[in-house]
Amino acid sequence: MKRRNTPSKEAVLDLLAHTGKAMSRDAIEKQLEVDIDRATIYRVLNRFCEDGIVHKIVAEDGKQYFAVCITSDEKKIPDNHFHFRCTSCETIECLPEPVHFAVPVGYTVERINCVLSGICKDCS
Amino acid sequence: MKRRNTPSKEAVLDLLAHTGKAMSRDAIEKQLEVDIDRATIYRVLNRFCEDGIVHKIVAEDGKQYFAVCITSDEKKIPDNHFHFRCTSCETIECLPEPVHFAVPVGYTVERINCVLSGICKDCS
DNA sequence: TAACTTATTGCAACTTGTTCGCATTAACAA
DNA sequence: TTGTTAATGCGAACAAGTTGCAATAAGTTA
Ligand SMILES: [Mn+2]
Ligand SMILES: [Mn+2]
Ligand SMILES: [Zn+2]
Ligand SMILES: [Zn+2]
Repeated sequence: MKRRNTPSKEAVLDLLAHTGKAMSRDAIEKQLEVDIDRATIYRVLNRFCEDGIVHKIVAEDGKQYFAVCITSDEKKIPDNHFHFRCTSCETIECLPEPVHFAVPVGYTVERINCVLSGICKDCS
Repeated sequence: MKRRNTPSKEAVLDLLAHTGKAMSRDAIEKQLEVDIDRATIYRVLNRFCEDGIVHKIVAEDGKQYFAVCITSDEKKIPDNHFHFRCTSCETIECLPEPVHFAVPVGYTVERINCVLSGICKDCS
């Protein structure tokens, strides 16, 4: 199951990397100049997730948002980080704020999904 | 718009209070001995949320879960708390763990939705 | 108690987000 | 250039949640 390079993959990843924010399939499809099928976009994104290139966030609107994983030392987003969803401009961004938590004994945490929502600085 | 007491409301609230966990409409409908319509359950739950009796959590499965708000001093669940979703028994519970966070200047947080997922102590 | 107002319910239709099946296309290795 | 099969497009399917509307019933008033 070796991955192949395609225009669709490149276009989606370029867009995600360029905006630097988490985007929904909807937003991605709208912002892309090329026409890519709904199902294809989801498949591309899910493959990116499997490969650890992007990560998925589920917001309180129940929708999935995808953002590239930043590993470079410059921007430095911790592994477990909060996300901020602006209810005004409908964007989601990864915050540099790490999530600290403790769980009762016997519990094992495998994944986290933390979203703060409100108004971002551009909208306030 | 004064609220009225109905068997449906009572049944749903009883169930939620009794289990003490966050439940989806699906789970609520299954566990109820009485038959209540899907739409009615959602309307009942959303009214409870408006009234501050229960709160809603959206998990990474994109589904809504509802749990009674615990205000009593005994159990004492903080306002902003983490939730734990066991991917094995498919339950969600409110953790007594408060969520601490900081956002960049200019950002205003209005709501939070934090879900940790993994294996609970009963399933491990 | 009986009459009345209107919150609540059930049902069906609808919306939206996501996935799936399948035939077709195109990466890329041989 | 050929062959293998990952990736795509399209439509259908699926799931969660909402909405419109007529029928029901809670609770108020007389
Ligand atoms: Mn992120
Ligand atoms: Mn809770
Ligand atoms: Zn904003
Ligand atoms: Zn469990």
